[in-house]
Amino acid sequence: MSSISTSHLPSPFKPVDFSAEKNIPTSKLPQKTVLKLFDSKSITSLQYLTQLHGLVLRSGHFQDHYVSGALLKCYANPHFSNFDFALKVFSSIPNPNVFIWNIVIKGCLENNKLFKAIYFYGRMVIDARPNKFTYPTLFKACSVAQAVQEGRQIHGHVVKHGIGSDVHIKSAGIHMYASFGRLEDARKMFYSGESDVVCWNTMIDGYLKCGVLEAAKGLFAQMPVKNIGSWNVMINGLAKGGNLGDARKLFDEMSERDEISWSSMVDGYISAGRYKEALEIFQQMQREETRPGRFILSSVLAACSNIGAIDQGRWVHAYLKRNSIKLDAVLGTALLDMYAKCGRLDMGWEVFEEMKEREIFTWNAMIGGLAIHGRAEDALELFSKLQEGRMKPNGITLVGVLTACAHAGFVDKGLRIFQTMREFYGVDPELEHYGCMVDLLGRSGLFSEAEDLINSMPMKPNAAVWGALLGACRIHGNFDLAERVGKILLELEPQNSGRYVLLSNIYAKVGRFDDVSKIRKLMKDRGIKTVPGVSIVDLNGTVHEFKMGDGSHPQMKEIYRKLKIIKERLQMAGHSPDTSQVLFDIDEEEKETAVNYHSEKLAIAFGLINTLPGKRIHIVKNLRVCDDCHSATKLISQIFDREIIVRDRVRYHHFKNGTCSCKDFW
DNA sequence: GTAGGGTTAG
Repeated sequence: MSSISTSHLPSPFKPVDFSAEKNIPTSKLPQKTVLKLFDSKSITSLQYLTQLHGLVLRSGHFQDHYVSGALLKCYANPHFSNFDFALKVFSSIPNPNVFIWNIVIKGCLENNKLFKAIYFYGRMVIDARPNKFTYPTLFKACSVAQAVQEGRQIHGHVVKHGIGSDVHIKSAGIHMYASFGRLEDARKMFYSGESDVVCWNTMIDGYLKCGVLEAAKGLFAQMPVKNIGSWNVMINGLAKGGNLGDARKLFDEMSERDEISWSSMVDGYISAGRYKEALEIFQQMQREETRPGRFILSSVLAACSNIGAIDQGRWVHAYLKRNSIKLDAVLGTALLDMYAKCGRLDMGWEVFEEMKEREIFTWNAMIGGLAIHGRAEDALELFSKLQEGRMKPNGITLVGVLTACAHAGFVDKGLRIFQTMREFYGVDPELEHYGCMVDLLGRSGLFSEAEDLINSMPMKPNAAVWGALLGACRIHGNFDLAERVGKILLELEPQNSGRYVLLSNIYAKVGRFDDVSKIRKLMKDRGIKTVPGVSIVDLNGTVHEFKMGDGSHPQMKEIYRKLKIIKERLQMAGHSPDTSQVLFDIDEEEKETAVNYHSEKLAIAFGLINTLPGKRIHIVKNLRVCDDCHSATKLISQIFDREIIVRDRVRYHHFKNGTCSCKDFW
């Protein structure tokens, strides 16, 4: 056995004698054989790598830069999150050559140690000569770190070394300057010497990211050679910049599309809030038999979450299983979030339990899911479980936990967490956390405490914070405060129709109809249009959208017939329409008609017609539930013996046997 | 005899 010490290796270290089977003493293994061990992709566990390390030391080939380089590269793999150890290995390599330096600099970049990459470059130039492989990595590091000074200096070195014409270095440089917003420097680089198609793509991408549309379009038109990436850069940049029409036009013109082309369109629609179109284009993708991969699938799941398209989401889940696509942290989180946001907390939980890789955002999605379903105890329990592990909660975790407390009325618990979050979790309370607390205190009727908190905030309270207080005023009928807060809100957000509606509803509730008309006039003068209520039902993968007064659905006649029956049954059960939340001062009968045809009721009627008895009906709304719809839906769940799950803009309502999971507290 | 750039990402 070799006598080389292994005491610096991470424990548990149990050397394995790789030569045993072949009866070759480790110390006699040829260098090629040792190198081959690094060839395979089978180095997936740190333990195995550690064993290989031992073998390398015992074989005496550690001095060989090919071997130590291969070893270093493995340790530097961010997958092992063991980069500090990689650096130790690096420091034990005598006289590192340019390959070793390049590996360590690249390792820094991949492990997000950006300034370390620049630092090592500084050390490197003292005793090894950088080559053309060194610079793209460095430019990338400067770009991510937004290290403008360093980037320019390194660019200077490139020019001095006379390798500025290398297209790989050039494209990375263009990308870096564009990411600094220094389009002039990027352009200079682009126009010096030859550019290949990737340099063109990078320059176009830079223009798009900096919002210089015309220049991007001009270059694209001028390109001597285009590849699929050129089209994708344009489509993605246009779609991200909100120019979906232009993006779509190019997309339709493309002769060949890859997953990135489809994904760019899907993401473009999602970021514009056009979820239905996102799903439609995804369906078109399947018709054209392009196989979706994990990137686009997670986007599709996000779209499903937003509009509650549970059948589509389930389809994705089945697809993942069918194609044995592994649930990594990102995809798994998207899936569990979809289930939670589509009302199937049970399925979301199942996914969460199944997941092998969980990141903090995975826990956040699960805690947040429990919170919006009103399952505060479970959310808090999961929060304690999270802390038992090594995972550290972040600001978003605390938002989930405080939301859970707010929806369940856990005042003391919420206050305690809020007051100790800096000390215990190292998270400074931000606007969102104050918003949660105002919500929590307000919902529990603690108005002066809520106001004190707002006055004590270290930052300026935003509309969300005041909005939480106004919402609480509605619940508790605190009209004096409502009026005051409402006025602040109308000033803060003069374009947000929801604020006008809420204030007007509060006036209507106390019968101050002259104030209701004042608000109405104010809206008219300011040109504010109310956001129409939209309810969505996903039926076997097709998304059905309902709006009041929109007769475009092919089954509208049937739906109206069903609504009539529902209305009669509701009356028999003693329900009288609550019209206090109708914004306009029309007469009572018209108001009644208005609430009877709220989008939510249309969606319920549609669901009752098209699903088998006993099947749950899932509805997603863009606004909050109105009082009348809430009490009507409770009764409908009893009369028709159906579970109805409604997601409103903020939380969930599970209607079952005449009651709602929110306990009429929303 | 090792290696490198641009476009998708919750």
